[in-house]
Amino acid sequence: MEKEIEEIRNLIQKAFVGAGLEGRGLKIDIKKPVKEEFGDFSAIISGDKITEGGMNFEIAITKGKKPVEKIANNIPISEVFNFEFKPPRYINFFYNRMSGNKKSEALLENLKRILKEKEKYGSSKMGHGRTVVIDYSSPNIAKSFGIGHLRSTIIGQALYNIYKFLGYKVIGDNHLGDWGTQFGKLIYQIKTKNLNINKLTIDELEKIYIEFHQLAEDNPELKDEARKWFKKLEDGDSEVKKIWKACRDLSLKEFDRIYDLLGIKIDKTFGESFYNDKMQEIFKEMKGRNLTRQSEGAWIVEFPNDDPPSLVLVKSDGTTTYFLRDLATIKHRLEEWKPHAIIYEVGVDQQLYFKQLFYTARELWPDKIFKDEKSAKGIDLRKDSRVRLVYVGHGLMRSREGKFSTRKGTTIHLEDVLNEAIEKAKEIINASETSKVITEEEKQILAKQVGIGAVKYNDLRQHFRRDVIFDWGKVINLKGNSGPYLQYVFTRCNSILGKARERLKVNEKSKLSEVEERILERLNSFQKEIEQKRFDEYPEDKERGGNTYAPNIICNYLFELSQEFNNFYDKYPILKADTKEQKEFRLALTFAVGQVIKNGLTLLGIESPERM
RNA sequence: GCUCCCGUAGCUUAAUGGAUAAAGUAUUGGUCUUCGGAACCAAUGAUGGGGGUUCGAAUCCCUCCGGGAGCACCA
Repeated sequence: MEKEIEEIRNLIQKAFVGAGLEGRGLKIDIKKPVKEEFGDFSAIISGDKITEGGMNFEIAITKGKKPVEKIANNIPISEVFNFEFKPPRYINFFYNRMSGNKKSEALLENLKRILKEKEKYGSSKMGHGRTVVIDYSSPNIAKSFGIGHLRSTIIGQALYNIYKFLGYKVIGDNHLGDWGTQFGKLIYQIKTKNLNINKLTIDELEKIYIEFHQLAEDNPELKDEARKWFKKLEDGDSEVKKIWKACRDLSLKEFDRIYDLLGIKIDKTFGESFYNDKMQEIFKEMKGRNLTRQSEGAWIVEFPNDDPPSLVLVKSDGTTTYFLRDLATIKHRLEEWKPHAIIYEVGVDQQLYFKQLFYTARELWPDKIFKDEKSAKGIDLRKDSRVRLVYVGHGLMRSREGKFSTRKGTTIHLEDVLNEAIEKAKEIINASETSKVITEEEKQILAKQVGIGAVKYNDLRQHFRRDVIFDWGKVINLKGNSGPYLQYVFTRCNSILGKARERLKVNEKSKLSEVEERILERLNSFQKEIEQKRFDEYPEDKERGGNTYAPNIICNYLFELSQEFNNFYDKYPILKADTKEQKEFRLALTFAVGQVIKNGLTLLGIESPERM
């Protein structure tokens, strides 16, 4: 593909010379056209405004002088391509008859590659082993795992899988919210209610947490009480610490159950509390560099022109904030892993905060952290040792009424959603033929794979930046553009291959039908789809390079591939193909489609059941 | 009040500044003595309003309207 584009570029460059247009700063843009009738490759010629002497390219076009035609007329004869001038500025390239075979040869070559590389097909070395830390999931403890944390968890996990596939060394860090004034609130409640910490449940913790906020509405002084208890915790009061630890242990047990349901395992779970003894050092550094000053008793950080607005670093009672803890976290990650980038997969509601955090970190360690994307122009980031801080703010999961809030008790428990999805999957399985040949246990596993897959896919297929309005009917969608649709195609491929006796073989002389060719082409672009704009080899020169951290590209790709295969499946017999060659080829194609779907689903963190 | 994000078909979404805006769902009609019907084919239907930049705008800029989020001792 790259070769062909280079070839076409060369042809056009030569034509520039022939047409006397060389050195005019004309731009050649070569891409796959939107429609087949426009050829295999398509070049758009556009020109800068050059007024001195001779012809201004753009004006010439509008005046109907057809400079592109002149260029087209000067394109040298090529062994590989025919071309066609398409007014006013397109030149479309077609593989000529001889190289038409060349094209299918290349596609068949790639098919062989899939057969050979299998689960490695599509992976690359683009990361060169550089380290990327991904901060994701990060729920707050002492609350149930809410629907609001679903997005961070599965988008984060998908990014984790993708970067690993691309040859990066990836470290996932679950930055638990397990420290802070919120514990003061809980401890206050536990103390005044005299609850037995050994018999607490998550539901109870959540209940008293909500209750605290209700009480505090009428009695604001309760917040001071909470802060006092948190201060005791930070000062190392052993009894308070015991309560805190009980809450934390209880939460982790609860979370493990959810992560198990989701099939997710995050490398590290340091959590905020881990940095408790590392904060004074950062505070000192901040003071030493004059980045913080005292205001109304608290230590704050201010920003130029008050944009973003200032932020509290250390509270007036001497306790720390998440701000200081996050700075400590950055330092720890830098020292521990020397990463190329730290990616924060967190909701957009924290956008302003991350602006403040990143700005401060850059001021504090200017030689260790990359300043910003704009200053990165022209720098080869692969050779730059400074770390890049990246904030991937995803849109919020909310109800029609607004944001879900634990404090107000309006959240939906993720576990309920997952169980509901599994139930629904089970209903469909029970109604199917498959249910007659599998055990009850297999049914349960399958229902889990399908139900959870549906929930994950439903979230991942949407662009991360958009808000998602929670709807019971939609999160557990099992039809159309859905997780189960893709899983279904995989099982179908699997089933056909199971019935075939032939060995997989790619026959060079196979004559390809249109659908087959389309499928082969799509299979061929799998790696490109994954790599496409996928990271930061070079900084974006546009302000919003929105697709860089978007797994939905992969969802689209897999869905389109599946549709094409279903279409093919419906039209052409595979096991009962006319000739042996045809059968062999179609079986190989079936295998390849199944394999690529499986590879893609794996990247998304979705399982591919053998049958369903 | 200030700042940021989002507005595409009834609903949910897609589209590196490039050709006739692409799907799912819903609705309507069709496909099965055939490898798995959680399927396939077809019809209907859309860029919030107004300016601007550009040869060319869903995409970039301005403005208005609508929705969401954030703005000092929560995280």
